[in-house]
Amino acid sequence: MASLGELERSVMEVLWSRDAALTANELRDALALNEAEPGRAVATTTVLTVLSRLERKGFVTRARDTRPHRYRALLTREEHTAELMHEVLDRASDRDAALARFVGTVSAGEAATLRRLLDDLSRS
Amino acid sequence: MASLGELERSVMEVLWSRDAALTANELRDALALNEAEPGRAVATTTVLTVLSRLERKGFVTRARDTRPHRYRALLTREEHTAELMHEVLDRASDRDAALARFVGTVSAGEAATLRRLLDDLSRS
DNA sequence: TGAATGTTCTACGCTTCGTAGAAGAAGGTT
DNA sequence: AACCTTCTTCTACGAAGCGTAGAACATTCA
Repeated sequence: MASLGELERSVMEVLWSRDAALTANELRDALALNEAEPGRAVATTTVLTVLSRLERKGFVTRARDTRPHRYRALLTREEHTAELMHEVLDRASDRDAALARFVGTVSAGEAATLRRLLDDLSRS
Repeated sequence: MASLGELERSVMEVLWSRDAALTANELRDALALNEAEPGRAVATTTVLTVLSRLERKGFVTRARDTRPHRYRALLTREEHTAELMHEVLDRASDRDAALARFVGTVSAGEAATLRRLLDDLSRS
């Protein structure tokens, strides 16, 4: 599981929150707002380096035909989360036991959500 | 989420598979068998270094009273997996949507397992 | 008390990540 | 065409994490 650094994660968060293809400069500006110290922005080249790494890791694609290249996330945040959960589960030797632990520790509300989701699943 | 390196993970796997408190030397021997190149063992000090780091990260405890210190995992592998799944889920902004994605991509058998687990949960 | 065994300290090389300047490429302006 | 502006790639550095293990220190046993 290729994991993400702090800035890499922040970039993905922006790409996920705006569901759009953004340029490096747009990302730099968006990052500057969400920071603990707002206004202090990283350099555009920093964002571009991070984006290259995210591309290599398979988290983003870029449109190379437009001139300021535009980057977008390959998966939605939900897909990404679900995939991570599967990766975690795949590393367990006893998947059912791990699932049992997981289900045993979800909140009541989430248990209800899960029941509803599973009902929908079986009805289709 | 404090993540684990390759050797750190191997050590945890041994501690989880044997559900016991092991010494550094026992771990070294167990690791030597499970390796891609069996027989080539790491040094005991290497194992001890890794165990110290795992202790600092909160994955193992050691009994300091026995002389060859004995190490054991703090959580079972299933508890660990469940905790990781929760951590992943906690990072999602929309937990229900992420759960939906997850449930939508489990196998039929796992869906059945989940249903059974949730039934047991509500019956108690 | 000395030998054997076990633990901690120190350290090095490799990789990842945040960071960004320098250099190169592409396009518009005169 | 020559130039300026904007954008991208290349190169690089420092910090941190990890595998690795020797050197030095501690403990136990004969």
